Amino acid sequence: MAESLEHSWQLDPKDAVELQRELRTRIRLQPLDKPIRFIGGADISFNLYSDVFYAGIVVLDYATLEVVETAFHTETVTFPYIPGLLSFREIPTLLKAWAKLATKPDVTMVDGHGIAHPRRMGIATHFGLVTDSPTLGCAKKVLTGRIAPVGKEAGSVSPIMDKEELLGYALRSRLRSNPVYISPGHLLDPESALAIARHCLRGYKLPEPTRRAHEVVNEFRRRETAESSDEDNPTG
DNA sequence: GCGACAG
DNA sequence: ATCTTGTCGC
Repeated sequence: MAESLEHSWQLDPKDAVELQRELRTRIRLQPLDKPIRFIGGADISFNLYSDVFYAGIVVLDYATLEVVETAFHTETVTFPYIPGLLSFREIPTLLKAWAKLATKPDVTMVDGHGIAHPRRMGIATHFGLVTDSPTLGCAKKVLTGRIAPVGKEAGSVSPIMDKEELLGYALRSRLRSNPVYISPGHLLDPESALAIARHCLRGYKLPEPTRRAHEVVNEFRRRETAESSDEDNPTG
């Protein structure tokens, strides 16, 4: 029986890396054990130079890709942005939004990488481990791995490889857009992650879960930012 | 030693 | 990650 992993998020970068090496042994890459009815999209937004984070999670009906639920949370973060340690900066806030969801999605797409990470512990993987739920990562830039050029046609893919290990796929999600990088997070395998990402394409560069999460969390941040501004500068 | 480096 | 309108190209 799988267990959800509990651990501190207040770590020094060195300890965070050590924890990643331990958590790595818990990753399970496998097909889903049940059909997908709901898919989640998770994203973080913040004002430039600010450490006030806004987390948003959307739940979409997998068949129609319509948003059926949203949850948000905002708080101040302290962990710095360090490539390879993104999860320690963003996951705590995401978890508090996750806790507010009435419907936990069957699989969640996280903005960033899954196992396409130097220690296989990208934010999507880490999020899947701590929530004990299937996840995949959708990133806009490469972090690690070798990738042969992706075909120009929409739908073209090229594997993300580290030596002989398949980490995920670069996917040309639409014509004339740079590829997105899809990798399994936890409780999913590379092929399933790719199939899910493709299912979620609707003519935009980003798959719907990530695209909609980014959209609603930005609306949330701008709304909240405007409110606190009003309190300091009442207009009427 | 040098270059790369998710959000 | 975020700020931003128009503009060039397919």
